[in-house]
Amino acid sequence: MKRPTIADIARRAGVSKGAVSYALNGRPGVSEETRARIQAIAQEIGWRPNLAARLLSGAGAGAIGLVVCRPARFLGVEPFFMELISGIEGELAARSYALMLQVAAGHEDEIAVHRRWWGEGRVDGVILLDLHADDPRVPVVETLGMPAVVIGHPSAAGPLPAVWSDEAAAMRGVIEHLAALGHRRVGRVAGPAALAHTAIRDAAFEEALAALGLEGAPAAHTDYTGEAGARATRRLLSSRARPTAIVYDNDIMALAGLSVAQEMGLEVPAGLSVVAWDDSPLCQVVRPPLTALARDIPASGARAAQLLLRMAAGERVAGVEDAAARLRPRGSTAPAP
Amino acid sequence: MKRPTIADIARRAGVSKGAVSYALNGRPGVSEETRARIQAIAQEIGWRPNLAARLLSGAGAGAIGLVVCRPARFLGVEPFFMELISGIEGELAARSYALMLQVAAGHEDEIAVHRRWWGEGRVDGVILLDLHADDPRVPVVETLGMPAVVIGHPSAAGPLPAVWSDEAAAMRGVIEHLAALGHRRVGRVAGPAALAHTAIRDAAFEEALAALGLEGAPAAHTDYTGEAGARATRRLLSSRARPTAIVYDNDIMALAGLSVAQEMGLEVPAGLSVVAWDDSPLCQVVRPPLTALARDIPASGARAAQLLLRMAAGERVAGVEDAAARLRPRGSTAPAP
DNA sequence: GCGAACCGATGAACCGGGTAAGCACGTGAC
DNA sequence: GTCACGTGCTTACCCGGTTCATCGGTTCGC
Repeated sequence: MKRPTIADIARRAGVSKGAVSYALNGRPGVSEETRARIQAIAQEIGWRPNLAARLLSGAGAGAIGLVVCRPARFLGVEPFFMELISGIEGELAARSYALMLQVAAGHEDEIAVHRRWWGEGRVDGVILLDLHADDPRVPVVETLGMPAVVIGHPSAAGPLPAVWSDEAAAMRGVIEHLAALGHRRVGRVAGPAALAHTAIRDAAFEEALAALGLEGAPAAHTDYTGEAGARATRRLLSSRARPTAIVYDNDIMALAGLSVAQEMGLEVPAGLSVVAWDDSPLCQVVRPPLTALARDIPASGARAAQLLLRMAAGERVAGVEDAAARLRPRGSTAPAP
Repeated sequence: MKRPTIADIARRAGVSKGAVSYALNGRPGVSEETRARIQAIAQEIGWRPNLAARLLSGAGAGAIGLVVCRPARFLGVEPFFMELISGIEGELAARSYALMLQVAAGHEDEIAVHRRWWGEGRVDGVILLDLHADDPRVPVVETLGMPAVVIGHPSAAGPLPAVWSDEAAAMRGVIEHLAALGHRRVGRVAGPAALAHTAIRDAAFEEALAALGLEGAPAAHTDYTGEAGARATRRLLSSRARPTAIVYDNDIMALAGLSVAQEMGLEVPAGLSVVAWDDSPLCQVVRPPLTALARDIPASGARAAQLLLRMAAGERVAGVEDAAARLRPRGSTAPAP
């Protein structure tokens, strides 16, 4: 019932604790014969190194942390997180690392979690998401000396390595796609204005419109929920300068927009084209299927985990640029009416 | 830079390590005056108890584990997990407990994770999801002596406490709702047949149909993906005895079914009524909004976490029955054509 | 006035591994 | 024969917090 320890193994093998430790860690100091015998016993009684003991004598925590800082209600609908997590896991599982997850209500809470995790030695490092401009988390992890990797544009990451993709290029691609279809007036329903990547997309949106001589209302900022997306869409579609295409910052809002348009008697794509950011299975399930920007979110997660583990091992790492999101044209975009 | 320890505090306060330990844990053995002084110093130098050390001297791991055992690709679209996690977190955060999350590919992998977590002392217990009939995980955690709580019907949980809701009653409610609308032939697109709760819903479905004298094809089993849901729907709708209503085991499949019906020229709800299990924000965003079974998933998660923590504390706990899912009639169900 | 009880605090052992230092023994070189 | 050097293993201490036995000193009861 009680978990076996190296002392148990030592007793059964008739050697000392030290010898067992050497044997099980593949270090020199024991004969191959003894090593094999010790390993066999460890195997037999189902021994696992006690993490706490190992940690206490200087090893890492064997875990990395991820704090998700969005209101709980919206988490479920956002496939992003689970995809990211599964990507991170893929990298961790291979090394028997674990993932600590915490949902926080705000930045202060999140910072408190980081302090606690690091102070308690619970994690070897963290992955930071959804950075703001001048994000307070960056200086905090910096002063804590805690390894951290940012998922998002390096401009907000300060000295921390970032895993990012060129969202401006992706946005340009979307606008070019719409312009090629003859759209002259494009709307945008964005995420929270405070997020760094929202600002980047906003700027890229304006620039791309200007470069191609298109018109567009300034981005409507939302909290990523379908409800907010619906509201913003309603406002856009009932404005005097009604757009013929709308770009959404996530798929749930795009879907809500789709419904609102149909409700208002606008056929999609005949009367309105819709583009979603992040291509989840959702996009292919609805009618018409949503034109979407596909990026490999699990891959980003995996890459971030990889960087973080190397960083935690003391290596000095640089950020990585992932492939930009690719536009997947589907039935929700068509020539302008 | 180095993390302060109680020895540092002891030195600065001019007392022994033991006194510091008593003072900081609110245990008797020091005067209030000394306690205050020690606490002030701890506060000042930013001391946090090192988890490993605490763990090593007998305390719990301060974390519970959750292994999610569905293919990574499908995780994202299933709002269930994130809602569950946020509910669990709510309970844990208050007690400064942490959640260890791992995505596993199959039961063997999941069992390996449990063995490792328990062997390493990483978790104080686990929450088990998606039980099968004769689930191999139950005897494993049983022999490990690891506290565990099952989310799902007690019939599959063996001796483990379960957090569950009466899915049979919920299913009856759905069928009664449809029967009242005049539907005589009802289809069902279910989750994987191996899952215990799928079997329970299947049985309840058949029984309710029989009780009300309705017809129905046997449940079509899927992997919960939109794609599979679409396929199953197509088959149901092109069968000779086409149903006038279909009950889906999750919302993404219901949504896929909606699209398929429209594709085949069937208006929802005029030509086909659709009911989704689990009422995510998705259901309210689509047109027509989906009639759905709403259950409080975060609450279940919170309850499970609560039970598990009490169990880990050595208490003997019994399972809890949550409120049954409530049917939220919306635009996707209407009188039979 | 003496023992009992109690308070506040100490020192040391302990948890389960890691690891530096040391030791016995065998081997080879000179 | 002895000195140097490996090899294979043991001993002992470290990590940081918890806990128990103990102890000096004060207070209380009789």
